[in-house]
Amino acid sequence: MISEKFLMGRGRHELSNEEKQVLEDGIESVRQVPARKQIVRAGDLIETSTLLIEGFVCRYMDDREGQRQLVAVHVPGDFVDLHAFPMKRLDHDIATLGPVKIACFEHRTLQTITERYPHLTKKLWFSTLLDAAMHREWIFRLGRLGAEGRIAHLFCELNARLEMIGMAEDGQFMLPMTQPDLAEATGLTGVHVNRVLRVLRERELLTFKGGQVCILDQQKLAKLAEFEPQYLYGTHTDG
Amino acid sequence: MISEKFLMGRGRHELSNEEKQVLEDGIESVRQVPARKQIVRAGDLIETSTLLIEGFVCRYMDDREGQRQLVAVHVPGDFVDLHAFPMKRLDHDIATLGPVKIACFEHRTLQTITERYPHLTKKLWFSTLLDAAMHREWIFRLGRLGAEGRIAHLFCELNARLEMIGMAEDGQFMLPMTQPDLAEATGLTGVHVNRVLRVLRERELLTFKGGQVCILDQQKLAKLAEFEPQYLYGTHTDG
DNA sequence: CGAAGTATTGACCCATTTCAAAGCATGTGG
DNA sequence: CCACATGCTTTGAAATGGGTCAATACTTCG
Repeated sequence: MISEKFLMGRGRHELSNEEKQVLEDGIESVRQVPARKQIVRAGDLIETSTLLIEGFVCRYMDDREGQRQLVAVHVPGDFVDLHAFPMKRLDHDIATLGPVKIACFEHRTLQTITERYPHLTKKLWFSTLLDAAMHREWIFRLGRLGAEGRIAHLFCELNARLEMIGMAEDGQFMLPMTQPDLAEATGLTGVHVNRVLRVLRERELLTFKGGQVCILDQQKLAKLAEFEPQYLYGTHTDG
Repeated sequence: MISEKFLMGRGRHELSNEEKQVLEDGIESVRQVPARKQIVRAGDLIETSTLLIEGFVCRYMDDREGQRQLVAVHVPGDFVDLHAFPMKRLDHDIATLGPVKIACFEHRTLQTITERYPHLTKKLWFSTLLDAAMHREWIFRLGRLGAEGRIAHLFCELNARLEMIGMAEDGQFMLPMTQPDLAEATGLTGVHVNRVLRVLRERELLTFKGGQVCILDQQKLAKLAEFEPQYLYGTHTDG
């Protein structure tokens, strides 16, 4: 069951069986998309939203010279562009990192859900707010941390999120990003990311090679990153 | 009518008269709060959410040494911590900048609204997504712009938002922030903010003195900031 | 084997920070 | 009405983190 993934591991807000079924019935199609492919363009009027089932996608904005700034990285179970449902257009682009599998939901289906299932609607809403909480953490990372802290913070976040869904264990996980990608996420240059990774490796905190991340000392890394993971566990309750 | 302010000027999503009335009836209390006072602390369990009626508030996170990073500035008509309704706790602090007037809504009232008025619920949801869109713009600002661009971008955003609600005209508006506050918003030091402001003044783009902002050349400032205001006008439609 | 993307390293440069001091308002109590 | 404290703004000089440019290796993969 595909809809099962939605919100899996996030807080303790798994869906009820009925809600899973409602969502499952709303799936309009399931698609595979290859790596490094844009799936939504900023400004497009869109009629469907995308639940990520397998793989990684990112959201980003371009500056005047075409340089990207990543604003989010999504992992399986994330409803990538659900916010496009109330907003209708996106202010940014979305692209796959590695190859992915996604489920598409038409907005009129979602509209029906909001009219009939306020409880499920609140969970959909909640999931968009988790994204906003991550945005805030990214603002903090860029505004207050130096290069080492930023890289460390990003890896801490991804590790925590992937652990929740069983895709990381013991600080180890696969991540289809290159060093330039990390630079786009952290507001650094590719060259400097390389140097920072070397330092982190030499300090035996972390290795990153060919998409394989090994966090060697989670405590020290979290300290360097000033990482506090509560924001990932929204404490939604159902009033 | 207090609820009238909510979403005023944002896109064209003003509320219907019925919706305004529903919201108006939901107001539990109206309070005045003096300048520079914390109104919500990170991690607190909260039962009410706050609509800003007059004045400015900011949201921020502290780093290990207690330095703040602002993650949002709110203007009248913003539902400051509506996201606390689905989330129950905040991951950050909220404080007033100048003195403010706020309206408080109990979460059980909002809960009733979500059960009876899906249409209004979607607008509430939408307003939290506008905040998320602003977060993304802040990520872009910090990740891709230099000091001048960041300051310019922040002023462009505030100018645009205040114009929508009739609090800015001709690039002029009051803003109860100090230079250190600007530093906390832009990830710079107070000293450097001062130097950047001097440069912007010398280039006749902008003056900022004692809380009074005068944007002298909106075009040039927007260009320097790589500012594109579409994100402020969510294009919500009602499916 | 060659091509293209990815990773690595060095040298130099510049934006921003840091540290330090002084100048200005504003408000309070004597 | 003055004295003093407090917080904001301004400026200078020195230190530094990260950027830029340029060259070289390492991997896949066709």
